[in-house]
Amino acid sequence: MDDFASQIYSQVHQIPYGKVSTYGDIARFAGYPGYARHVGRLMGSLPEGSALPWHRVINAKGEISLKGEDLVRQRNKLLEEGIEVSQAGKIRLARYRWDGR
DNA sequence: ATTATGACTGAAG
DNA sequence: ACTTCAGCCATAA
Repeated sequence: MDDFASQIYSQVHQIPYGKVSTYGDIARFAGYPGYARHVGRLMGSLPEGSALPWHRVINAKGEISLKGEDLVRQRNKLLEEGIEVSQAGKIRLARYRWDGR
């Protein structure tokens, strides 16, 4: 596994239960600013039963980037953690920040 | 080498 | 709040 992947995984793993973070923030705080798209690429190529909380990663607009059935799966995962998500996929009040912007 | 394509982003209108 | 658009960067064709 290359350095990039391990750094990203480690960062995603730090998102607390019941909270969410964004592709951009994760890339940034993992030491790879500008690699938001690659974070998404990694999440997409994750093994089936991965222990990584990939579902807690959303886009900067505060919504789920997946579509159709995939969106529904991620939405359900978040709902199970008590996070409010509209049917369209918008998350309310659960953003996690490493800094505090 | 060139083009197209993404689980992306931020600024602008 | 919504749409367009220019940056972004590895991968695949």
